[in-house]
Amino acid sequence: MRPRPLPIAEVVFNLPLERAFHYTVPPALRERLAPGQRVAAPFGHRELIGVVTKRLGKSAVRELKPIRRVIDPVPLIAQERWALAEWMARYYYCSLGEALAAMVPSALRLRQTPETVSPARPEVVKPGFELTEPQRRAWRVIQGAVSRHEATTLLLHGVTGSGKTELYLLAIEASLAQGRGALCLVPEIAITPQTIDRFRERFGSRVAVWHSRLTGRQRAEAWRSLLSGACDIGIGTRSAVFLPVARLGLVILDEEHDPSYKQQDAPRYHAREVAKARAKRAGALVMLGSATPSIESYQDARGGGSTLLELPERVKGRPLPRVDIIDMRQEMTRGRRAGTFSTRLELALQETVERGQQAMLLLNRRGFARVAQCPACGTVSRCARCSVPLVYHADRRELVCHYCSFHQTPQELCSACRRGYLRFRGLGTERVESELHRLFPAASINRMDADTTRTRQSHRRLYDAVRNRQIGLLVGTQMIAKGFDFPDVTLVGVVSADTALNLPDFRAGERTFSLLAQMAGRAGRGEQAGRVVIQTYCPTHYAIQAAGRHDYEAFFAQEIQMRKRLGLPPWNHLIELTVRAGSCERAQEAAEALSRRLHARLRRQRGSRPMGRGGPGKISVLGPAPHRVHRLRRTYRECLVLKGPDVDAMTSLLRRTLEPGRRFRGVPVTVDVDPV
DNA sequence: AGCACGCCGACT
DNA sequence: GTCGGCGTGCTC
Repeated sequence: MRPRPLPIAEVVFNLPLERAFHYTVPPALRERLAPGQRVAAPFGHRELIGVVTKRLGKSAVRELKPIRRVIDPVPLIAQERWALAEWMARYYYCSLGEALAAMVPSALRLRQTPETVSPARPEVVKPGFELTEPQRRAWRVIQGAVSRHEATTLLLHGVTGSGKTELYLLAIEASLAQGRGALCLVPEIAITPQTIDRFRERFGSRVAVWHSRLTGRQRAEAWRSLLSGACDIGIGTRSAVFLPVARLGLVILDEEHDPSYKQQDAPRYHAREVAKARAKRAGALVMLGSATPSIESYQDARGGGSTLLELPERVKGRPLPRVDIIDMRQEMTRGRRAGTFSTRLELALQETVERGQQAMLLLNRRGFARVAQCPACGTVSRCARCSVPLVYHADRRELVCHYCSFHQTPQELCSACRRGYLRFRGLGTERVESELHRLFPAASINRMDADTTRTRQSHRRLYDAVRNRQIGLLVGTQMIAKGFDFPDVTLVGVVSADTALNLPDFRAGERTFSLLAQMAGRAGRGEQAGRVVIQTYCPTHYAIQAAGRHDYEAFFAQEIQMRKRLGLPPWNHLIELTVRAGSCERAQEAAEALSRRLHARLRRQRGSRPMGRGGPGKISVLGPAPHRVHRLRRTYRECLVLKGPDVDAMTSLLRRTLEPGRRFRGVPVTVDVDPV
């Protein structure tokens, strides 16, 4: 339908302001300016890009300024994605403008009007092999849900190598056959050429690919092809959940437990929740897949909120590898100081090297040494801007802050006392790599972490080198745990399983279990049997024990009990409030005042409204406490946590408490709903 | 979020 | 006497 040529446009901006702003529409634009298009408009002393939300006949604002220009040839927000933006703004406590900005990349420029095309579509190839019995059982459920247009959620729980991807491809095919489009989301690290190739092989040019490393031109092409209808499948990372797939019938989230689905800056959305919200509005099916489902999703399935589909076996009947858990405390008491490798792991590495097989070693910490300390006075080198120790990187010969860009060359003599020579303590991947060189001088050894994969092609090069067996021993951070299918890796070593376990985070156990399970899945994917060695100082911890037995159920049973006892997700939702200020006192004062105000409002609310059905439930306010990294880039941070069963009740409390611009007493407050 | 305006401390 | 610190308030 044509927009009526009303003279005024309502516009929202990517600002933390709830309000919209009115502008006059120049006569030349009146006929073609519609809601969902972006415009450039004067705002204070600058020009901003905003999204038109409405056309109006009149406005109460006295002196309106005119819109300067129109950015998009057609509306970029339409149908269920309008309602989705409104849901996001409400649920994640951001403005509509911020939600819309997250949905449309700011750099996106569509040159010409995408013309509607209806291409010839023979490009669907049948699978070349049979499904296993569990795959067939799951497939019948998926097929039924797609053909009946059920807007429900399926959770596909299958160990690595159980054939989840084949089911995704079949589900997309079924959705296309119904004349509906599909979205497939993968974690950041999994968007490799191999993944894309697999989709292209099956669906040809109907696939639009979306991830953070695309160029501006590629982004525009992806959007244009979906808007025109030339493509009806979108595949990509987190923000691909917003791609303009028409007549959406299916959304897939592979590795649904992966933390990279949570956006770490405003609006702090979780792609899994956005996917569900969008699918609900589009009448689409959601398929979540994981070998180690998030506690939230598994509990949801157990409670009947979604349907659980189990794929318990690996295709071709390959057994899961044997896992040895090494108690590093015992390694210490055997007279010598515990080295990087236990006797068992060193022997296993030696055997692997001698047999000409491959091994992967995981340590979830970059750099050479975690701290640089003076043995004379005990001073630890710290970042000048953040309250964290500097990490020593031997390849750069520098002390580096992993939170800001700060780095410095270490001085030999301690700069505090001028007596001691700096000692490096605490393992990092660089150190493991150099230990391997010392132990196995003839082996080909490589490292894969954020430092060695900075350039566009480096990830691919390392991957190919391992696959072609040019690398015998690969050391890396968690990026080596995901999606790598190397048939000749027979040994997987976890240098320290405790890195994630010791973090002050209630998901520490979940992270550890999932990382260990993924690593275990890397071993023995080919003809040779695999073996896993896990080094830990907490060998009796249930996350490590369960990972050693490949037993998700056992881990879940323990974890859900702990969550229930402490009232943590999925039994409650959390909202994390971070108060930021230039001085420690100001941050503390504001955080304490905010806490008092929230408590006072809750008391008043409880007094006036008796608790009961349909009420907001019990909301509690925890803290304030200093943030884990109290000082970041010279800014001090204090944290408060809201806990309760109903997010809307908590965000509406915040709406009544915080000032415009998300401030309290003039101090900025960040709001993170369902923090990860 | 920016950006301008406005009111109190250490400098040429 | 000014330069500039960041608290406050506004943006159609």
